[in-house]
Amino acid sequence: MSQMGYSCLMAVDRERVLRDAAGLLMRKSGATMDEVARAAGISRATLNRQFAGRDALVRALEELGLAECESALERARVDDGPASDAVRRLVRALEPAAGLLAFLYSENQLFEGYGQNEGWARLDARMVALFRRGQEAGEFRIDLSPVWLSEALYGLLVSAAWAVYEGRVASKDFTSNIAELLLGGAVRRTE
Amino acid sequence: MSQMGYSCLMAVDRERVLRDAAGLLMRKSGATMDEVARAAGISRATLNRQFAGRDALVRALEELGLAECESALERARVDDGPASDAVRRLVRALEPAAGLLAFLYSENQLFEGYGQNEGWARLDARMVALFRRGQEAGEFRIDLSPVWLSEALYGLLVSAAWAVYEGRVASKDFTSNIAELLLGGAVRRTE
DNA sequence: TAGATTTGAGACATGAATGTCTCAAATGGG
DNA sequence: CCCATTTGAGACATTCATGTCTCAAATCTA
Repeated sequence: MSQMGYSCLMAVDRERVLRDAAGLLMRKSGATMDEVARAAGISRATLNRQFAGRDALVRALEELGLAECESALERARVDDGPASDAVRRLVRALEPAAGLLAFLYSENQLFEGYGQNEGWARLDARMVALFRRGQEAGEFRIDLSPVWLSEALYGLLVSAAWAVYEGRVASKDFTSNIAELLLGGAVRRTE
Repeated sequence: MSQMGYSCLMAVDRERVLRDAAGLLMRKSGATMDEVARAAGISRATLNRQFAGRDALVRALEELGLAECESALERARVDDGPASDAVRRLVRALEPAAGLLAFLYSENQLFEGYGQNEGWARLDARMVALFRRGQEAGEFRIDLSPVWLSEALYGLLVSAAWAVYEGRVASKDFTSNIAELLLGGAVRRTE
């Protein structure tokens, strides 16, 4: 029986393993548990000690991704000031989570039918609320629904993460690419 | 020994199987060969007679998707008239292929390292050329690279296909949602 | 109708990934 | 330095998708 001795590294280790796993799964969603373990620098046995099976790992990654998105929403203060600026701050805050999001985006297909995780629904609601606020303030056009705008934001985050990973776009342009396209579109403003 | 009797339905059958497979794999990318067969209304044995293994099926789907995209580029006459209108026509022409594209988009992760299929590179080049033409004609802003614009178009197609499938956005808004967001962005024009 | 071909259902072996277990080595705290 | 805990490497059984094969039924053709 362990004495429940919490050396201060236990939580950190778990977090690091999750991030390494995300880093691999983002670009190879079907990676083996063995590959995940190797990517995290631990053995498969230890990986299975920390996460009871692949499902548990994916669930943990889902929680991590959700937590990061909610943290990003907080840090971006999406309720303050013009909605356009809030979107810009949000995209910037979401950048570190984009890779993980890209993985979860493709993985969620498998979880369909599980009945949407309630956490994502709450997150969605906050994103939708941001775009709705922009519309009601007269900033955003009303012929694009808030739901579509938030879906589009997810899609752009995933494309951009993938494009950066493949070296097709520069990492430094990640935020501006997404925010400028989402807000301003491709057509030149003539005003 | 078969007499190579081509009843005129053979090609059609293969095409229909591919479309049914795409319809399933789009929303469940890890579906079993058995599930694919059932979705196509045939037995697993017959499925394996037409496509020698899962890889062959995915390759065939890739070819189909590529062919549909190239067909869409042709039908949209992307070299004619204003680039904005060309983009609108292109998005409309791509709509039927969006589901298949969504599947291939997530599947291509697995093929990384195979060295990009040359077909997709050619397709990409044509998309990029369209956006470059728009820039050179002064229609599109130059701070968003043509490469990013085409990547963003892929991402929006995937998001939109997924959102329509989940019932979050109306099917009839598919084309306008993508084209209007990609071209005009979320912010209201004040001109 | 008679013959040829294709299909479906199922059995079968194969390979891969998984989860569990054991034991020796490494790590860390007291 | 000693002891408790954790880790890594590997063996092992299990599960599952896959690909192949057979045979009877269905379909098509002449």
